[in-house]
Amino acid sequence: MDDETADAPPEARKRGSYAKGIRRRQEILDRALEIFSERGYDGTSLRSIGEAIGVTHAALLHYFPSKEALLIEVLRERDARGTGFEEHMPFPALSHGAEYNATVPGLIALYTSMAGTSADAGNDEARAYFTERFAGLRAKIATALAEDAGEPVDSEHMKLASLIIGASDGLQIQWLLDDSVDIAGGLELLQRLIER
Amino acid sequence: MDDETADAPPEARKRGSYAKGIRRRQEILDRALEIFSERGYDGTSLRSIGEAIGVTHAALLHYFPSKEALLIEVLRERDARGTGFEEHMPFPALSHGAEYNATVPGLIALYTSMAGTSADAGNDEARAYFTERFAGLRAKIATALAEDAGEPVDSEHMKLASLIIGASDGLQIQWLLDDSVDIAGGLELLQRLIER
DNA sequence: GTCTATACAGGGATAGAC
DNA sequence: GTCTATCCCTGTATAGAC
Repeated sequence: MDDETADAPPEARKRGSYAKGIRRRQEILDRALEIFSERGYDGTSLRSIGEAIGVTHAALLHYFPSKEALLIEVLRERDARGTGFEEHMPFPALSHGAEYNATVPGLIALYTSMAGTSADAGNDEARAYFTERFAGLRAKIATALAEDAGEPVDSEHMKLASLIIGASDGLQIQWLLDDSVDIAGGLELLQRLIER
Repeated sequence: MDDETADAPPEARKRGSYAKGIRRRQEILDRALEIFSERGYDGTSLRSIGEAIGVTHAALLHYFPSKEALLIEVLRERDARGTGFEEHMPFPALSHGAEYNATVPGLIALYTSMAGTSADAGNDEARAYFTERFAGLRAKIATALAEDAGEPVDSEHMKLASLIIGASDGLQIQWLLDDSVDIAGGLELLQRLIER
């Protein structure tokens, strides 16, 4: 452990040259997220992403095992920035998340694309991400709903949770195709229906 | 469009060769729909679809201008068979449609995949299909809701309509990843919430 | 008109040089 | 650690056989 390399950020103290790779990987992730935010998720080939970042597509695959893995990491990065999307859990939080996301349609397009194809065979990274994401969200929302009502979690709360998540995702798809669709309004309406 | 031969019943044209083409096209569509129903929507290359049908991939492109166009036609075919999915319009019809669809997960996977990517640039066929589909469904459902309540259609009915459609689509995605998610149950729950 | 054969540009992925 | 070169597969376009 040579603690003389002083240029590394605090958390990158594990192994000398490994930390640099971690930092570079994060840079790539940040740039990729920017690109999707600005330019949208269109003809995203690894080569075009690489070009926009300033590396070859092979370099990207040095840090990420596949294109799919890179894209899922971008979604994870989005999650991490999403104004605590999953934090203040009384379910209406989803509409805050939706509002934030609506500022970056490119990221929504990336999300719905990956979600829609996540169940297809071969998309293992995406499948794992969305399976786990949905299961986690359902559990959190169902728990919050049950606590709100002072009841133990039952199947009705789970149904409600999947309904809320589904409505959020489905509305995003419609909004991408027709921005007169009101995502936040729809979710608030659902919230009002539930709070009775 | 050069229409030298005057108007005549499409069937009775020379040697019926045109009619045969139509029929062949329909055969291909039927086979494709079967394949997606049975084997799911996995590594669907035009070549593998063609192989399963018994033709080369080039033959498919003789009847359909692109792969995307073929897949969308399959979805249209599904619509046409969907137990009158959009007919008995009091919105709960969606849960009947969902129940039917649930018997063929491959077709749902095709649907969610195409829907999720329909807003991406370049997917013109899919974009047109889903834009029109969603707009049509919203209008129908909103009208039915308004009539049910004896009111004129307003923005609240439209919000409700997009919410119902979104819930249906979003629940399908979750169900593909985890079949413990109850699509019909979720939609019925939403229906109960609305009918008050 | 219907189809096969074939060519092509572009994609993701991999191997190995530096 | 990053690039070049390469591989195989994809969708698409064209030529021409029947």
